[in-house]
Parts: sequence; structure tokens; C-alpha cells
Amino acid sequence: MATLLIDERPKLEAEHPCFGCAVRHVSICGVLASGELRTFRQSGTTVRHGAGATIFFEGDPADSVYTLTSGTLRLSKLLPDGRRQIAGFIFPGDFLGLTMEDEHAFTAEAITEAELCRFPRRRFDAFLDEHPHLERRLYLLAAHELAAARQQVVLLGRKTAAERVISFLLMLASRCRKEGGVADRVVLPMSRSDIADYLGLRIETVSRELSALKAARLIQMTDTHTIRLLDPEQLEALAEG
Amino acid sequence: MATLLIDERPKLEAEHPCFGCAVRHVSICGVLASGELRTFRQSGTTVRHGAGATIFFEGDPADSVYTLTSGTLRLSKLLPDGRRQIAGFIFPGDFLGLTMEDEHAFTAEAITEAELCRFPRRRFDAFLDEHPHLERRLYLLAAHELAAARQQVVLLGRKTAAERVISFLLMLASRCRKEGGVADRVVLPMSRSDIADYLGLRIETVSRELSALKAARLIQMTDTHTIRLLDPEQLEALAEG
DNA sequence: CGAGCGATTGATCGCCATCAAAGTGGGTGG
DNA sequence: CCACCCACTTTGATGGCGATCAATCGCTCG
Repeated sequence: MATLLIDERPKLEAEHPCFGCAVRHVSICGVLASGELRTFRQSGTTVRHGAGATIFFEGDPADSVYTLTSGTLRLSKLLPDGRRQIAGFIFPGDFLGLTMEDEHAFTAEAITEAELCRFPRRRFDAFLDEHPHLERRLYLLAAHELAAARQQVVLLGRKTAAERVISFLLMLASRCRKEGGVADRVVLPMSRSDIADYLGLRIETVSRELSALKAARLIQMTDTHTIRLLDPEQLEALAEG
Repeated sequence: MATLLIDERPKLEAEHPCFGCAVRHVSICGVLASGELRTFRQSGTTVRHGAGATIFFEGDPADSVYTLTSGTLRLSKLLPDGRRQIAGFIFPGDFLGLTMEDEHAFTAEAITEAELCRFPRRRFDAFLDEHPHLERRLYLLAAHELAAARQQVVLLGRKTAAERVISFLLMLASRCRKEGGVADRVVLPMSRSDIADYLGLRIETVSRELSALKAARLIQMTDTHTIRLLDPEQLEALAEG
């Protein structure tokens, strides 16, 4: 029995790359039966992007959808004069390219090296027609993103700089926890500039607030991209005023 | 032929209140065939709320969904210390209560007197199971709301007070246009306080910016709740910096 | 070792918030 | 019908938070 598993596993993966996919169960593919998955896989291709690369620009025709399998992306929009707002970060398992319009409203860029599953939109839509239960999954996905966007609206509309930075750290910590990681050790793959543009602040302000939290012994920074939450309880209280 | 129409119409409406519904074709019900509609209607009830009334509070169990048939609502959230952020306004034809959580994340209140179609969530879900094409409609709806929320994120994160107010006016004008109204005459059913809490500003700032636009001959105010856009082109340019 | 980029820290400025007061309009009761 | 009230809006004066300008630090890479 055990030997069968050991022998069979690699063969399955060779036919079905998805079986080896780290995010299969969390992504949209999770609801697919094995036979469906094969068909689905055949309509997609794997793409790799180096850090800083652009997956698509705002205004580009939205003719593909993606699942991120590794790395981190940012979704951003530029105002004509260069001001930038980041609408969200995309982590492994997240879906990308979901839109009703013909054009993408936001630019998607790789923060770290990233790997994605790319599906031509036409094929994806056709597949959707044949598998109606995928639509519920898609709806759940959209509802989830909507909740996140509205949380960001509250943050940007009414929170102070300190509250924004704390909320951001807690958000990342919560995502860490859901993925089974340790709760109080947060990795920030993005730069201060990305954080600032996500929180509607300037990099100097983000830096200052982090320094203040460090001085208050609420966080610890081993390096600039790794933060340890020393008092999650109090941070939680501070995040909401 | 004409007499038949005249005679038959009221009878149809008596059996099928939805036929007389002003928002049937734009709301989620629009995809339903007549037979389906009858079933759907039977699972819903009409509710009325006076101006200022609360439809549900954030934290209330999300056991109903609604379609707004007349009036205007606001979706808001309070921070512990009383700061309020409005995440969106709900207009006739819009869907309300759409959430994946067990509890509503936002409070829904009537700005003007409002009329809604209320559906118990269990029945709605059951109906959804039997009519899979409704799920696509629902997905489209969520995607639309997501786009609106992200637009608000950009507004709150990176726009100045003047740009926010102009963007708001243009948003309402665009909605007016879609509903076949005149493009340059905008009605604001909500108070200055509601506008401020939507735009992440204070009422004084909203008032000042409106006065400035009036002084610049870009808008006209017949009364505090009716605004005429005198130069939509230039307003459009000013809205994006 | 120096160039170059990102992050931090410091000094000052400006937009919008806050505090304050006056204007407006609609509804009520005398 | 008018006087009064109350809530909402507008306008004015001042202040503070976060932006801006500027310098330094620390790291990686050539």
C-alpha cells in the first residue's frame, strides 16, 4: 500500500501538475474533481515573473485570468500626476484578473519572483459554463475581496497613520495564522514604498510609525522585512482607536 | 388589442407584484423567467422604512438579503471612538446584505424613506441552488461592487479634498446618466455629514469645497441637495489631478 | 572602497481638522 | 400669520497631523 503511494505519486504529478500544487486546495481549483482538473489544467499555462516585472498594466485588455502559486504581487493604480495607490496585495492561492470590464482597472506587478497559472479568458468562461459550481466559488472569492476592500476603505477614510500601520501588521499576521504559520512573526515581502502606497501614507511616515512601535516595545525588527509582534492584544486595541 | 392590455395589466400585477416593480429589469430579478419570478416573489416580503431608520446593524446576524426598490440607503461602520466611515450608498435596484460572514460587517440605514424586498437567507440560498444562472448574476454584482470599492480606495488613499468632492459629484452624475436622467443635474439625497463620512472628510471641508466650485462657476446649487454641473469636461480633468 | 538604493531620522510646511459663530429653512405652537 | 426653535449648512480663525524637504545611515554590489 505504501509502496503504491510512493510509486504512483510522481506519475500522477507528471500527468497532473496540479496535484503537486501547493495552493490547489485553497485556490479556485479546490472544488474540481480529478477529471475536471485535467481539463482545466490543459487550458492553462504556467508563467514565471521576476521581481519587479509587470503581469499586466491598467488599461490592458483583460483576456486572461490567473492563480498565483508562489510569490507576492501588488495591485496598483496611478493618477495622472504620478500619485500611486495600491489596492491590495496578492498572495499564493489568490485569484487575479477577476473583472467584468474589458480592461484591467489596476496594474499587477510582481513584488518578489512569482509563479502563476494563466488561463485565457475565453476558455475560462467556457469552462465556467460547463461547471456551474465553480461560479459559486468565484462568487465567494469576489465577496471575500469585497470585504477586504471595504476594510481598506475604513482604514483609509478614518484611521490615523499609527492605526493604519498597526492594522496592516495585524492583517498580515492574521493571514500568516490562517496559513498555519506562527502568529506573531510577520514577513513583509514589500518595500516601505509599497506599504506607504497601500496605506495612503508616505514612506517617511511608515518608517516613523514603525520606529515608534519599536520604541514602545510593541514590535521587534530583526531586519527591515521581518517584524515580531510583542503584544498582539494591545496592538489590536490600538488599531481601532 | 389595446383594451386587452389595459384589462390584463392590473390582473398580472395583482398576481405578480414584481411586474409593477420599477427596478425589476436592473436588479437581480431581471434574469428570472415569469414562472421563476413567481416562486421567488413568494419567498420574499416587502418592507418599508422611514428616513433615518436602521435596516440592520453591523454585527447583526446576516439572515436576510434585500433588493432596494425605492429610496436611498447608506452602508456605514463606526470605530469604537465614534468616527464613522460610509462604505457606500445603495440606490434603487441595488442588492443589499450580500455577505459570506454570519454577521453584517456594516450598518445599513435609510437616508430617505425606503422600500425593500426582503428574502430570508435560507430561502434565498435554496432558490440559488435551483437556479444556477442566478449565481452568475450574483457574481457580476459582487464584481461590480468590488470595482466601486476599489475606486473609493484610490479616492481615499490619494486624492485631495477638492478631487474627492468632484469625483463624488461625477460619480452621482454618471449614475444619473445610466438611469436615463439628465447628466448634469445631480440630486444628493444625503446630508453633508453623509458625504463627508463617505469621502473621509469633515462636513466643513465638504461645504467649503462645494462653495469653491460654485465660486469657480463649475457648479450651481439651486438648493443644498441639487447641484448642476456647469463644465463636466473640466470637472472630469480636476477629479484626477 | 565607493556607488547606489532603500530606510531612517530631523526640520519645516501646508492641507485639512478643529473650534467657533453666524446664516438658512422648515416645522410647531401661540 | 408670525415668532420661535432646532437641525443643518456655511463661513471664519486657528491648530495639528502627516507631507515635504533634506541629511544620514546601512546594506549590497561592482
